[in-house]
Amino acid sequence: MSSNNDAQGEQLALIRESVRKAKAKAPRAKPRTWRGAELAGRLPVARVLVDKGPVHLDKLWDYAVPAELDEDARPGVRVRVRFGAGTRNVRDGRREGGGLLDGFIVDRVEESEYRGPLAAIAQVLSPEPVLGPRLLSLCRAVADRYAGSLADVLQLAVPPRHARIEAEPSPALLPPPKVPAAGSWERYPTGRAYLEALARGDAPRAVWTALPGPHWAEELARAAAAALASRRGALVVVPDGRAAARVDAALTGLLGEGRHVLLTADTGPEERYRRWLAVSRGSVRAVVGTRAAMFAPVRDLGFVAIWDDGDSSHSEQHAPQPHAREVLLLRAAQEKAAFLLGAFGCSVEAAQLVRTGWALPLAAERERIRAVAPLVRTVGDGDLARDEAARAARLPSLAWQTAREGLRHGPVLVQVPRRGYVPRLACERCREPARCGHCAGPLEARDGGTLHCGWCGTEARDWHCPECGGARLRAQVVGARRTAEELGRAFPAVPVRTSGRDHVLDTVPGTPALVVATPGAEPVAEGGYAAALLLDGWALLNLPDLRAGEEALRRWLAAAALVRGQEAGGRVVVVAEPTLRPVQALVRWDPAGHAVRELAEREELGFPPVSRMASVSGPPEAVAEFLALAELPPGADVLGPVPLPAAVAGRPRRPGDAPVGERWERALVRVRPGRGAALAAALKTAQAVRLTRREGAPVRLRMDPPDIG
DNA sequence: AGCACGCCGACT
DNA sequence: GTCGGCGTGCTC
Repeated sequence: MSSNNDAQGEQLALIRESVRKAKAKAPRAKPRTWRGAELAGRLPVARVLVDKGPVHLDKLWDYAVPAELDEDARPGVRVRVRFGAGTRNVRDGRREGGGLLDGFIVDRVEESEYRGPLAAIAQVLSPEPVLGPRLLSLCRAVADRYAGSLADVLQLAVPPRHARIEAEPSPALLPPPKVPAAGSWERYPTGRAYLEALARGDAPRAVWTALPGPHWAEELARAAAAALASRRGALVVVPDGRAAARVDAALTGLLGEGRHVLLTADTGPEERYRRWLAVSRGSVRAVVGTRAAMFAPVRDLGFVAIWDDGDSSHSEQHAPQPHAREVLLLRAAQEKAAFLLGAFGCSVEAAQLVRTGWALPLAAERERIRAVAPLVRTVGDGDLARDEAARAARLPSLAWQTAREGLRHGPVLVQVPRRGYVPRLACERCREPARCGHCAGPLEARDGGTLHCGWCGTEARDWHCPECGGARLRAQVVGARRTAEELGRAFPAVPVRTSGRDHVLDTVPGTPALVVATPGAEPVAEGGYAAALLLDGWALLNLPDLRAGEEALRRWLAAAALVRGQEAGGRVVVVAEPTLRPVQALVRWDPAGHAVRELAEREELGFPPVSRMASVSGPPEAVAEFLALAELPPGADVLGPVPLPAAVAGRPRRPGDAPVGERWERALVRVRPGRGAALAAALKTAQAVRLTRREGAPVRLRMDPPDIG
């Protein structure tokens, strides 16, 4: 009988086990290392996180601490340990073979749970405790949140070592600064109260819709300074080096030198490590930097802030691709710190933080917004059709007039689309994006001319627009770059400056000039631009992305925020349909309202961030096997898999793309709100099982995939 | 990942 | 008897 067989099998297993135990000698409470080398008297067991190497299942390994390493082998230090099934000489427990791997001591304990002889720590690489308990638990939370391995996250969080820098002493900690004045925070009804709460040592959480203009950097600096004044630390994460330099300058103006550091990519590795160590050692308590700074081990963290969370550079490029906003949210929760998310726009995630009550909105009153924001006017299709001049010159009359008038008073910004975007299919008549009838994913044209859903792959035959009944689709591309050049020729007396991907200008003088820039590369003009022309409306709105509207609005607001207020004559012209929601939000300067409506719609359609999504990509068999194996949380929705676009010429390579020449598929898994953690855990488990069993090719996992059409 | 172990068939 | 295939499991 099968039960009999089972019993026999168990018995055999027991016998095998007891034989093995006999061979390995009886379990011992205290570790005994090879040749009875002397062990540390107290806490002779080190719990080690092995950093690189094979599929460690995110577990800790116990090692013996030799007496001579007792002093240095403190929690948090980097060590080298022998790891791997080497040749074991059972008689005296000596081990040979097995590779030396890097790791971190996480803890020192009296006894090991491990029933067997412990190997000894081979070397303490440095006595510097670089992985403290706070940083470790943050990294663990990030790994869990993103279905990634702890080792991957540690690689993002702990910079590589430079022995020479460690030998230098860090500067002495300066006394906390005085509580800063509220300054331009007074422009917000609750601004002063927010600052006072920080200075008092409270942990206020806010989503801040910043007024247009240059004050935001100063305001971030004041908030950080208020946290420092409460004897706590502060961390400010911004999207790029230019923004970081502005906050850095504001902090220096407020606090002088020595109370904060700037951590950005363009600091060399050694200087960067010097600054990181100063933070880790607690001699500097404030950090401003780009996304890698999100892990900076600030002591007694009292305040975290992120500027412009909608900017895609807040997404880490390396596995498991955590987003700075999410990491700072975890930090604020774990370390009970204040939280400030600021932007000219408002991401849907930010709106959700307000909706759930986790953060309070911090915004100016309507009247003040109207005063400091430029006057925004639109040019839609109807206007263009009626506009003879526009058809001839491919630029609407209103834009000409606005540029001409603006150039009499100062510089004029022209925002043009960047090359390399793929427009999304939309109804030709009403421009409603074409969506799948089954799962509401975006429709895409395949080579054969058929229409398919980009999420679930269902073919859409006989498509009709649900809004207006139209049956024709369009994916138009406008040549606005050329238009900008033409504009330059039309004003020969005026200098033309360009700022784009490879050549980004930081500032331009306040004298008349045409400044042509791609989104995100707009220079700041001294005294503000007199006017701005936003020529990329259609192109931005038709990016094949769920966030196209939000993203278009974000970029328009970022450009328009550099323009003088309407009371000072500031004017903006946007070439886009005035009936579209993001366009209306720009005209009314109401980003928060836009985000709230967008959030409601996402909720209705079951889109992220209201639902949570993950993508699973890899060779078709691997994706199928993975999905069959994974024990997804109840109610999980699997969309697809669909073929992934191979890396092709003409489109910039994206991180999610299949390797060249390989045919990959991608499935999306969607769960209800609140099930994100369970989804991540299920995916991580399935991945671990497949990797240890070596079942087929591994799949690539991505939580919150950014490019879901 | 390596590297052992172990349980099978084919050989000097 | 002994050598060696690779399937399974462990690495402190």
